[in-house]
Amino acid sequence: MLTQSKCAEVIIADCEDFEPRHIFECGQCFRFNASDDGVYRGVAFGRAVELRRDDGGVRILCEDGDFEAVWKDYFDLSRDYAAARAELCREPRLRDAVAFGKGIRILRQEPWEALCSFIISQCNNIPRIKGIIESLSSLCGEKIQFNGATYSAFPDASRVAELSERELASLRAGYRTAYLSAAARLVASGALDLEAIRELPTDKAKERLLELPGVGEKVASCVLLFGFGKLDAFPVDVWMKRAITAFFGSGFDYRTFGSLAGLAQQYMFYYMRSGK
DNA sequence: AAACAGGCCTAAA
DNA sequence: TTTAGGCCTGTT
Repeated sequence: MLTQSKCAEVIIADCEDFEPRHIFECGQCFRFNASDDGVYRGVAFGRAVELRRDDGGVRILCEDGDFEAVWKDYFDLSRDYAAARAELCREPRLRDAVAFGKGIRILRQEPWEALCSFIISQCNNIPRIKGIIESLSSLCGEKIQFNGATYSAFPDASRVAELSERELASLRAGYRTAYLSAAARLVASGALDLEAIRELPTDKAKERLLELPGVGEKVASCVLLFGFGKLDAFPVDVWMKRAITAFFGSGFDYRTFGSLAGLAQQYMFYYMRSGK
């Protein structure tokens, strides 16, 4: 009944700048989790993947063909993170954070999923954010079988737009539900064209996102950075306010980091969250 | 029990 | 332009 498709395994041998734990625990995404044996499993673009570390590097297990089609871009493998770190470390006050987070990569997530995820994230904690996103996915996302496990893809806007009041209420997302529903209807109707926003310069793209109910500066910046790969975006939440004060004091301007500002932000955020 | 959690919105100065 | 309070819900 179930057709067994071929798996492919790609090994990242030079993994100084590819550390699954940092990539998935640094707060940029919500749908990857580690099992007891340290293997990370997750879904993106309707595809499942497993990542495990061993002596030889990081092994990426996926469907045959998906590495080239999906994961190579998703993991931002064409960017030189060693060079990016070196550039950011020209600022001495950033060096500890960059050293701590070495191995982070900014995932190129789907804009629609990023939009929903960060709408849900507002005034919420990570376990609950993950729970709500998982509920939504299992409620109406496509089921995926991969290597003996079942996953649910993140649902399209049209699927979310079709959910009833009762189904939406089951997510337990509180006041964020109305924002989610409004975004789904706007995207499903075509009134909001996310792929068109991708083509805009960062400031214009942000203006469009800010028109959405429940999307302010912080959520919009997260969507720009994690959903559109615009690394000049710089999300500032309560943790980043603390980090900016701790590392730089007053007079800080993220634009000094130019086209790597978003990456600098992620190193700072992750370091601050770690409590060091 | 009350405060808080990876904001945003509205009303009021 | 900045500030205060309210908002769903779950956890401590």
